[in-house]
Amino acid sequence: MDYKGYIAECISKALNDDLDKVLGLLSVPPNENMGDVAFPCFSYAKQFRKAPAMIAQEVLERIKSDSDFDEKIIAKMEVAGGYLNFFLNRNEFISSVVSDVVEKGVDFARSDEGNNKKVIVEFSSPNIAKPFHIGHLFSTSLGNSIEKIYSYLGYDTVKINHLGDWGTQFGKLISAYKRWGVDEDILKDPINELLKIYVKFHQKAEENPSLEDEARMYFKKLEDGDEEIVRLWKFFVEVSMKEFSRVYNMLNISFDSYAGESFYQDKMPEVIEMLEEKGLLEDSEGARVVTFGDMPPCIIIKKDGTTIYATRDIAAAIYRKRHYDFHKNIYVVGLPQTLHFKQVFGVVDKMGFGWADDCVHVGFGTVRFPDKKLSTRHGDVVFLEDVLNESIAKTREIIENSSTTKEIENVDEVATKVGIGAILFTFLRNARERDIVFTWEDILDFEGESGPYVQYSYARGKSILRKAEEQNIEYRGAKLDVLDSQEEFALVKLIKDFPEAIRNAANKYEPSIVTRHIVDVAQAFNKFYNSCSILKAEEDVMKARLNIVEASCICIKTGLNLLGIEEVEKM
RNA sequence: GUGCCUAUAGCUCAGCAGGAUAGAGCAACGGCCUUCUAAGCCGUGGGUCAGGGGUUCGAAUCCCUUUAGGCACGCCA
Repeated sequence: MDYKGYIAECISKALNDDLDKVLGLLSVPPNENMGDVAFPCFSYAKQFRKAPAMIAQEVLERIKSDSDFDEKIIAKMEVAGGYLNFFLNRNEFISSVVSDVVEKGVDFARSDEGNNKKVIVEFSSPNIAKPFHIGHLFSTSLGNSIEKIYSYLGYDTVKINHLGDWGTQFGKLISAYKRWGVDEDILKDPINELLKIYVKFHQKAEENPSLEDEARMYFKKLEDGDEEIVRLWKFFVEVSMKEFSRVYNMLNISFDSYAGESFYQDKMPEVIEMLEEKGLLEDSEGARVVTFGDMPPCIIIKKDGTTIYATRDIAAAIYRKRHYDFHKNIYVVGLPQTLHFKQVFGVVDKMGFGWADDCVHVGFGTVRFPDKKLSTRHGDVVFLEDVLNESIAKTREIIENSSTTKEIENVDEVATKVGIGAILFTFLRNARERDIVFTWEDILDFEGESGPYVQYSYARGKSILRKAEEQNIEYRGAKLDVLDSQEEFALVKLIKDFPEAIRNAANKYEPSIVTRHIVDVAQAFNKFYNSCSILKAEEDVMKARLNIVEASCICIKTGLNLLGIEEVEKM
């Protein structure tokens, strides 16, 4: 049942005004005892030359006298100031929402509005031969969640890990390797050892800038396919991927494609040719660029003849359009690259590809330390794997010290799911464009608006449902219209609103909207849990409440899963 | 210098296609475990929504401006 829609219909009939316009005006009163849905009449004052309150009163009367008016849906209407407030019939509302959710399960908010249209999500994209650090979790968690949200809404999604496996940095790495690399050490601890020589390169290059030229020379060799250099490059890629997949396994994240930058190596000449043909390339200080009227030029070929990341991104976009024929091509990449993507999409647009408008850069903030910025080049890194392990360890400790935790058969599994969920949750809680200041204290805070809080609410609910099952209580299909308390109503309203939150999150590429919503649901659930006894209630009420518990669990689980977080049955 | 972003409680943040008394969490203080998991719940205190103009019946929300931060602005990605 679409309650808002029904109310809008009543009003639009009474006012003889456009349904969508009325729907857009509907809001929620600031206070529960003022009603559930509010219709502000101010905007009609001029048109009708009447005071808003008077208009509200007239609308109220017309709706009431309409023969179609259904008192089973709207229990009461009230004029308050210039608002017409609607009170829903709680029994009816709770009953219909809860039975629907329980019947459909985790698919209750699913939709097919995506119509199987192809949506590409490029995310994570770590750099080969560099550590997978805490900063990478932003793109990784966001992209993973965005993909799940779109998939849930019926889109056909493709997850692409655009590996940073090409570029001048490899020239630097190879130069460093040739100078200081020791195979034995590298094989023992690849990423750390490669990082060490990479850092050393930057230190030495500060004193001796000619090292940069050497690095460029090696990258040129790599692009030209020099056998020895390519072999080295392959070695770096191989050892890095092994490390990365360990982290992806912990996070339970997978990809449909690992086509990174190197994949587009042989696809660039054609792009350059196309650009040349369309007369878009200009000479500028020895380089070949595409210029714009309203932003800085985009370099396509550097003066040493090699390509640059913009060239690869353009080639990648064209390849993806051909290969996937996407409806939408999403890049989950940090905010500092905003201009870069504007330029890349701008070039694609200039090439005459209308689908440039279907490419979207989803930016996000920076993970910072309280004092400084995270910088791989200086070697101050917090490894993601360390953070995850620390969080798991802390979770285990809490489980062991808890007086209320039930006996858990699979402590490791629970600690892993809760510990990792806590970290993911932290990254998906706030608007993505905000920076995250990393402190161990904050990231391991498991109280309040946190992943464990939400998982805990779920586990509490499931605990009750288990008990009901053990006692052979058959609550499914029970009469539900016996409930109308404030706590129950508030909780069910939030569950009812969940699908809209998901749609909202998709439109804004903002998983935090889902995160916030399930925190609200969990809060409402805990209030309900604390104020209404369930298994000890009178039979009708008990059975009805068990249905609310199940609906709450379904909603919370669905939300967590859309964030890439797993629920636990006990904790 | 040019462009983009941000500024809301002591701290971290919601709210921002304008709407009624600006909300959470953390921290502080005071309560609640003989009853379904206290990783919980209830309560108290805490605000010049950065400053100033404007639009509007109505502004944290829209426009202008000042200030303070951040980021980006060609051969890294």
